Amino acid sequence: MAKRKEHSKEELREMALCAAESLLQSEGLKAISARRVASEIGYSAGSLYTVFKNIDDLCWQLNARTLAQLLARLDAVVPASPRCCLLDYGQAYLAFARENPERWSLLFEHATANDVMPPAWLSERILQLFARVEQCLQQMRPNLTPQALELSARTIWSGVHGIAVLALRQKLFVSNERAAEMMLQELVQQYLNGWLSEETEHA
Amino acid sequence: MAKRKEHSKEELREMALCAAESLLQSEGLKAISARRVASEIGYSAGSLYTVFKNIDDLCWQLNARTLAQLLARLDAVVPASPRCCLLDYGQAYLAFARENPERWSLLFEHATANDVMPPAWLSERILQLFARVEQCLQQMRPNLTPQALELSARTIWSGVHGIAVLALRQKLFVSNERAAEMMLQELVQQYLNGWLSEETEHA
DNA sequence: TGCACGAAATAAACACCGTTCAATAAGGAT
DNA sequence: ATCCTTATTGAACGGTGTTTATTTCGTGCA
Repeated sequence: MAKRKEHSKEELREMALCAAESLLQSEGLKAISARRVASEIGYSAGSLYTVFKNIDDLCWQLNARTLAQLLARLDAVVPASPRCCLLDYGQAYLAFARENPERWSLLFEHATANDVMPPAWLSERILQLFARVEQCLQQMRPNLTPQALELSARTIWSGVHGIAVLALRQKLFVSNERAAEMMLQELVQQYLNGWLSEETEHA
Repeated sequence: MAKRKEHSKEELREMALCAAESLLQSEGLKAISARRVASEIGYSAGSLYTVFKNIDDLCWQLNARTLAQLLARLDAVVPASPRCCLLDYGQAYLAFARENPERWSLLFEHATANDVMPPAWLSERILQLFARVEQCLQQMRPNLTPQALELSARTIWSGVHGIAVLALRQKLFVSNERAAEMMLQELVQQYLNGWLSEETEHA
């Protein structure tokens, strides 16, 4: 066998990632296996190892794309008042999670156990996201210390993330279909109200 | 072979769960395999299938124990003011997650994909937890509708959960070692401040 | 043109995995 | 002592990730 294909390594990588992404969306994480992904693009399993360190590596590269899309979605939020902006970020985050449940789950639940890719680029992009949130918050309370802004941004974003997690896993057990969206609204509004009144108190 | 052991089915189940729990804590999820767990208790893999429907079932039974411990921990919170109570619930939740990272992860990230155990008992216990939170909130705003309390309880608890998730996965990227605890404090206090001021506004 | 070189791809192997099931051995009953 | 029941097993099946010797091809050189 072994007919030499006309694909460069970069093309191969691209094809494999697309195939894996499609398998992930249609059949879930367990459908991503070396043999399956390879056969989907007309290669044998071994070939993947010329392009990926291992299957975990493939998953992380897939996650990189997912995260890029997610961030692009947040970028599409039109800048309005800081409060609206935060709300829209949250809604965009939740919407993305709902529309891409498998990819979103893989991105946030894929075993951080070992050694592979995550640290470098993932950290950087998450920090980008936090930076956006901090920017909104700073517009609302320009006199706050960077440390305090840092903390508040992460707090509010953790809340958003938590809502997305539980909504996706259907662990909210609440009647309303769009409960998560309402909770998001509730969380951001109440938190910000408390957070803003804190300033007027001290003044 | 097949020397008949002196263990009842219930004992076997107990031994297997203990072995699996210990493997999970010491070597992570991937160490839980039928052959491994069985060998740990001096049985062969097939025997486990007289007691568990499959490995997923074993994991869910393991999760049932983890959740029971977690709830017991929350029960140990001494009843103080509603506000303190909520804070302490959050801190207990976070502490448990930190102390039992593998078991906590399995509990909340184990594939909800298929058909097995989760719905019945898991739902019930999560509702118990939400009920506690609702109780605290109701003490603070006795005139609120049940629907509103339901929503607020889930909102605040999602926030707590989100903080625990990101802290455990080290996705907060913040200098302070005890940032998560500070964020928890921040979240609950600011949310409650906003939530309470809402009432006085309307009054 | 023919040929050798090097790279690309594979098939096969290894050691695992979950799950099923026929075969077996041990204890109790007769 | 024989039978019967039942707990237990080993082996099998098809799957997994990963490595590597082998094969096959495209290309450059004589």
